Amino acid sequence: MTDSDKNTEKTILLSARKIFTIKGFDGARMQEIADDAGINKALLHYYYRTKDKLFEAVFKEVLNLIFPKIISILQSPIPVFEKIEKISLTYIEMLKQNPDLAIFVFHEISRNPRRLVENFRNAGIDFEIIRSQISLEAARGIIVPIKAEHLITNLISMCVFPFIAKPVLKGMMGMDEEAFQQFIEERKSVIPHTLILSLTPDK
Amino acid sequence: MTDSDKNTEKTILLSARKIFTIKGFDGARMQEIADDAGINKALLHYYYRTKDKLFEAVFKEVLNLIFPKIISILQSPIPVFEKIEKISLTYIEMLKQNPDLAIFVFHEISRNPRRLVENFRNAGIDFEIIRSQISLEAARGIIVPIKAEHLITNLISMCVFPFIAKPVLKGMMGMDEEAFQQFIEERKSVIPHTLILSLTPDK
DNA sequence: GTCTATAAACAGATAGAC
DNA sequence: GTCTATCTGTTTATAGAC
Repeated sequence: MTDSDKNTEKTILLSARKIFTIKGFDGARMQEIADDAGINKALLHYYYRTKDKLFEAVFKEVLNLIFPKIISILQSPIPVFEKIEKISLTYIEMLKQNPDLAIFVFHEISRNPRRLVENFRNAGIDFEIIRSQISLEAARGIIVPIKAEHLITNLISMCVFPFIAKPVLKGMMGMDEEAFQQFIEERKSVIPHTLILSLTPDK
Repeated sequence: MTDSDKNTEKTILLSARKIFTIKGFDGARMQEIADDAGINKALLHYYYRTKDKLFEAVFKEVLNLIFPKIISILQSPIPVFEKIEKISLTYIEMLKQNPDLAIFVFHEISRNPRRLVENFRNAGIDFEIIRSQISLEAARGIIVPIKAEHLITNLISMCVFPFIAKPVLKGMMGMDEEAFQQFIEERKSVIPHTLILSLTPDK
């Protein structure tokens, strides 16, 4: 495989990711991806055979950008409050860099849930670790009792949803693009603040 | 317009909504909608001219199912804590009845943000009302100070996101369908509980 | 108002030259 | 490895009979 091959292949994948994440699988056109990559449509098929296989390549890449990081933080041996802060920070920053990823991933998964299992073997998160940590800290009076499922869902919801609902939020709250970016930046501290307040026992 | 006309038109809209919400605009096929409605494909065009216009009819209907209710609660003259409880309850219940609506609406809006403005004139929520209520209650020491934008975003995020991420959450937390329904039911009280804890001043 | 048949445009995929 | 040209199946939309 020559250098040029590698570059073309990489260029295609980059353009494919761009188009797929914006338009979705059904809305994306091979022609548009080729145009964006500055090459011919036939080359896409030369490198990736079918639209499906090209999509799978993109999707696998995206899944591995989104999930492993958060899973590793969730399972790391640090206090719950620190996990909340760390996840808010890294997740929001990642989505700031890739604002279209969230809606894309969840749309495609809901269109075909099998994609999740087929493209993401490392889904092997041991949620029991989180459960026991949270009940342990609750037993010690460090945090208020709460089901791990709800706490984690609350956390991820508040981080991810604003990117999914961006146009609605902007419209509803009268924000321009700059105000929205500022709003997102604020959430890095607002989310931990909110959750930690809700978890702190009365003194 | 005869009774039969009205019924056919309504049947088409019902099937269109079903197919569009599951597959999205790009993934939906006029043939599939016709099959679901038990009629011929040509009839779709007789009643709605184009796929686009049929979609607009569906989308307008869905937007008016999703937004007006929450907006009216947001603007109603009740205390913040009551608003939080009422919105959690009604929104989660509505999404339980229509679990595919959330991902559908946000996907289509993000594909084409113009759809939001064009199909939803009543978007005229006066967010200033919420802002002033929240700063008023904060000034009176009823709640802890927080920007209205963040509080409302937190609330809606926690209500809506679980439906968008359903397959991921089920996989991650090892829930079957029944457990997930139970989980959703619990959120009707978990969300208000979480937010109210975070908003209650120290005593 | 409802159907069958078909037009017209499109999109994914391949053949074959260079 | 990259291109042009083309095939094949699909999909929206319309024509026209009943």
